[in-house]
Amino acid sequence: MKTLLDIDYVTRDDKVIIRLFYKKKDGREIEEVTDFKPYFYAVPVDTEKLKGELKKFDKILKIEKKRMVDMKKEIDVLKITVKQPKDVSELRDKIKNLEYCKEVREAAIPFVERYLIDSGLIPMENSEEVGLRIAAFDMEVYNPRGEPNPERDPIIMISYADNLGLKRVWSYKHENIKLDFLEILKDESMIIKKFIDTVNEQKIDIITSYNGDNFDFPYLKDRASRLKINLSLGIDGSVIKLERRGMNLGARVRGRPHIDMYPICRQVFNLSRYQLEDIYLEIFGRKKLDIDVGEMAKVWNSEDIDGLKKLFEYSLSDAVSTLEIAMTLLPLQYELSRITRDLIYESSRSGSGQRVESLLMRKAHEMNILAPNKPSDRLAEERQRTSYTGAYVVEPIKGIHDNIVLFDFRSLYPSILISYNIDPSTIDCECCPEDNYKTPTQHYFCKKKKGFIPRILSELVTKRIEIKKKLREEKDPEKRRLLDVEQHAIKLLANSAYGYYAFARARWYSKGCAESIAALGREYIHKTIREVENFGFKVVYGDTDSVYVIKPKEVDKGKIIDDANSFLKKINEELPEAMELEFEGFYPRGIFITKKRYALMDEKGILIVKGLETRRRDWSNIAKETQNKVLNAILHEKNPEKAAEIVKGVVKRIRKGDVALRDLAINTQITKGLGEYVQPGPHILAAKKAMKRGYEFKRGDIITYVVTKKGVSISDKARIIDFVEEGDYDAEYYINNQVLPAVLRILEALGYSEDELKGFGKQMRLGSF
DNA sequence: AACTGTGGCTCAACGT
DNA sequence: ACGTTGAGCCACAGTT
Repeated sequence: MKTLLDIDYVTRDDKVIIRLFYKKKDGREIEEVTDFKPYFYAVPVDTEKLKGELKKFDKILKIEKKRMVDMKKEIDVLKITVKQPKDVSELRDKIKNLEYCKEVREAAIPFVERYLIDSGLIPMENSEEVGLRIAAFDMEVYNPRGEPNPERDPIIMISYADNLGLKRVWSYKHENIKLDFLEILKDESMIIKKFIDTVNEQKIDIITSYNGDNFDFPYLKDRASRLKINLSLGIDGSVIKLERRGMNLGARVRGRPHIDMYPICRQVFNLSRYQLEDIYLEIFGRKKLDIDVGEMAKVWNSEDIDGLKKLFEYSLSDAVSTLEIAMTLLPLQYELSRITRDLIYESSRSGSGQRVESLLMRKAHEMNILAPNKPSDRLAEERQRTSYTGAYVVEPIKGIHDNIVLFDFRSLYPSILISYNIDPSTIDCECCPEDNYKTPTQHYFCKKKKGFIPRILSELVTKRIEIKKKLREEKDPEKRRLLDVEQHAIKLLANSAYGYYAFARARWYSKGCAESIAALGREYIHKTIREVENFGFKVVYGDTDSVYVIKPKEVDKGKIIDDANSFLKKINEELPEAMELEFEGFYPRGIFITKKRYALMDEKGILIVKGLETRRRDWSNIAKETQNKVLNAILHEKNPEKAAEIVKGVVKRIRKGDVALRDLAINTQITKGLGEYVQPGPHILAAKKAMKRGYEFKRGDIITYVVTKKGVSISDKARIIDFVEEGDYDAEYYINNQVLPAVLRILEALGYSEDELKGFGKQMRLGSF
């Protein structure tokens, strides 16, 4: 039993050799494949004439005529096999321009991926059984003036933790400090070497980090080269490689995949900030050890024994936390890697679009389907410019409602995609102009031939149903966990299929398919609304695939739920087989503010808040907490007076000046280059001010700022939290632009007359509380 | 000349 | 992916 961790290829004596890096129970194995050659396809205008034209290329090893499926039809193609991967990129452009060549296909697939597609190998298969050795590491860097610079600032410690139980911090200089995990070595070079040696000695299979792609590894590599050390972490002794991946970097370790937990966490969680501490709190519900990183250089230079001990402990806790996070999140990553058959290095850095595409590429190969080419940049931009009508949102009935029932469609979009056979190869087919699947758009879909993507999706859905059945019968908690991860991974992929059709860089992009699915979705939600109202319910809100209903004048919960079930029975009989409306929940009380903004109280008294400030990272804690308290007072007790009291108290506290900075901080993401803004908001100006003090920001960073007393406009007053002293905040801003708008919106929806509210608002604004 | 209200615009973040 | 809300900036018109 073995698991495939990585693949690469090398060239020896002009021969291409693919290397498969396996982990076995008792160690590692590198298998070499010598008989696989790169190839691509040419679509001929005239097969024989193109063959003739191809004779002049001596790099071509073999030309074979093949019949393959290209969207709606079968065509003849020439499979052109060459010697070296680089010959593909060299020849494809020349061949593309030949007179008798219409186009080249599958000519831009990296060689390793080509091999993965053709071999059908499954990366990470049996990963649980073989027992992978996983290590996490983290570095602390000397940072006397904020942002460290590898040109001058050394690494002062490296922390390490693995799932065999080894925990270490390697550092230097402070020989008098004694801690059981701490090893004081001679200098920076020695700690880097020790790290490399330990990874090798412990026979580590997977290295994890938190932001290792863009910080730890690039910094380490830079320092190592200055110190003339080879960063030979690869299983074959090779040096780590930094690859460009769009805007970011990827740190690749040969045969021993490096998995960066940071991008995974950004994908898996929805948080205000994504520092290690935030993720740790989110997963484990407890705080990890934290220090003020700004003080680190000072402590490092001191002889403060307690301060130094705390620093080493902090460093270790970073590695230990990263390991714990990895142990929690990696099983899903392994499973995604197995389903899409991408290497874990790739898969763990992929978005949902890329994952769907990987799966499709492999299935297309199995089914003799010729993959469409990726769009050019120009075409992708063109696709991005054109949009289509999406989902339908019902205008809510503003205010409080009691005894609310929620219905929603189980996997609406995947069900539609399957039921209506929605695929680029079945759209507006010529074979069934009359009897076809009709949609509210101008498009219809073939009834005779099952489409490629609907087929794959129904396989996935069937497999998920089987897994869920097994899960119900399984008792062993370990096996249950694996089955659950498996069904979860399939769900993620199935739910990405609709988005994939609208993804501008997709090979199987189809706006017609995407808009047909959306239009059918609208039709079904309209049908549901119509019928549920005929049944005596009243719709208070709905969005895409869900409807919230009440039964006017009915107070008996049992009766309401019985009616809801009778309605479901009726409508589900009318729906296509793959589609089902479900009973999703019962809520004793809820308040609806506007579309996409509402709050519900469930039967346990727990609030579910959607879209309101409470849920947004670009609002301060003080505003969010106050809004939350107001919602509680209103939904639990229907007591607006109590709500007003709460607000009064908060306003007073803000005025007094003793609200802590962390409750005033606002988090806003930078979504483009700092110079590209037409209208820079407070977060941009705060970032620009911080840059003058040596901070660096890039696209995607989340800025945490506070509106201080100094300045004229809000932007002017906004400053990065690190530079703000406790107490230095603009009380009027936090009252009038944060707390009051957030709570007044709730009170307004309660049906206070406009005048009443204005008075109420004004009173608050004037500070009469 | 300084203020106020409004609408257009940009930007961010959410829901599904 | 689209649908939707809302903050903040800015220019402009109409006041004060």
